[in-house]
Amino acid sequence: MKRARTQEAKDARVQLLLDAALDEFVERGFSAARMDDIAARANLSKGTLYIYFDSKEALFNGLIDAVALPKLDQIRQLAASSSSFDAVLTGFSTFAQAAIQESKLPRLLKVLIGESNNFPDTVRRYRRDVVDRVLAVFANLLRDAAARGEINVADPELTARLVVSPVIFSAIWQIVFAQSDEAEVDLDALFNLHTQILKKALMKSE
Amino acid sequence: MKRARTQEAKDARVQLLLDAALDEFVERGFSAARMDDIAARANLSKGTLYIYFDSKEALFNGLIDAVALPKLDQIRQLAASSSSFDAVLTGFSTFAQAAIQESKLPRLLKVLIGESNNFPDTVRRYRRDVVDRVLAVFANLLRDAAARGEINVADPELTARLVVSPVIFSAIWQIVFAQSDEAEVDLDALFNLHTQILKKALMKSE
DNA sequence: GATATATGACTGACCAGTCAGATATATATC
DNA sequence: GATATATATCTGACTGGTCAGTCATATATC
Repeated sequence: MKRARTQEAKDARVQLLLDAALDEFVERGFSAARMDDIAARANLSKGTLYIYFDSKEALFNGLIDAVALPKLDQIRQLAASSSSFDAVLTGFSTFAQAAIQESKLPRLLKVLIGESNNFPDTVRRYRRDVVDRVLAVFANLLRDAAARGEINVADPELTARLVVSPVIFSAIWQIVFAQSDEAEVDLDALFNLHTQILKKALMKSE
Repeated sequence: MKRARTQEAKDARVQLLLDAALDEFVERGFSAARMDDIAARANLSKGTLYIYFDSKEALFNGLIDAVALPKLDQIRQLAASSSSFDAVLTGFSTFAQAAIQESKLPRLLKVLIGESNNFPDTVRRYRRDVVDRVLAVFANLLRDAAARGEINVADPELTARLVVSPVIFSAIWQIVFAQSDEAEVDLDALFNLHTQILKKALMKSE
């Protein structure tokens, strides 16, 4: 194997190994995934894998940082760039669809769910650093829209959960059922209907 | 250990072992769960466990039949016994809350998600026998209510998914985040808000 | 004492993590 | 630009531990 001598090349190795690890974790589950297989999938040996990551658990934590945290930024940008509640919902719909199709996030979610009891600290950190913040962004959007008089929202926090629910449901559906299966869902139609229902229920001007 | 000589006593053993297996699968994940621990949790030895279940996988399949299928019946009864759309939503709300609190179903869901790639046949069967049917029940309820002129529903199948989404979201939240944590959610308030939004968006007489 | 049931030591396979040696590449020297 | 040297990087056989599944033996119950 060619050697990674520059920092750039090393970063590329890390990325390669993370991708391979996600694939194997999703395919076999965290415990059942073999370090040999992860290394082989990245065209490296197990020894090399251990140069870049101290343990299997380190790989798992690395994945969360590499996959989930960037999404948080995207959501914040979305929130900042949108003006009206209507615009936010539309932006949200396309963003959610893209995130699910791209599939890295749903796949990581799957592994996280499966291993949640084995890594309580990681899970707590993930909730605080990613999930809670995403929910907070939506809650604030709802609050702002309510302050502008666009919509009626009694409880922004709970409403934010309801807004996000179909995305989580679809993400899980995609990973668990829609794999090489006839169980495809029309995500575009689903999210359109969802935003339509939300608008009808929340917006003041019918 | 006392011997199980009657059929009844044997059924009790099976139930005991299934409960123990679910606990261990949830706690450690399917691959990492040890047959020794499952047996010990049921106050039996590993050898005895193998009298009742041929393999670890058999335990997993047994769990799905024992936990998920009964819920399907409950949902059908709920559907049959309710008259108006309004009544259905209320019944659904309490039922969903109970199912999540009781926690067997969410816990099984967690294991199923984590192992979905390892047991594609089981997952497909589960989807067809349980999930698709639950969605069908709701889709039919929506269709019926629309036929009675109570609500407007363009696409009952997709709408059914949206109705169910917060339940799945909450089930996963409960299992992944709300374990001995400060991340409690007020399920009652959440489902009330959900049904309220649905009513406002779908029902004809405002 | 006959029989169905329960036990747990044992086996064979598997795998995370280690480390001594192998090799690619940069640099120095001619 | 050829050759030698240094070293950072890579490798995979090995170790120690784990665990699913088996089965000869033990024992509860009739």
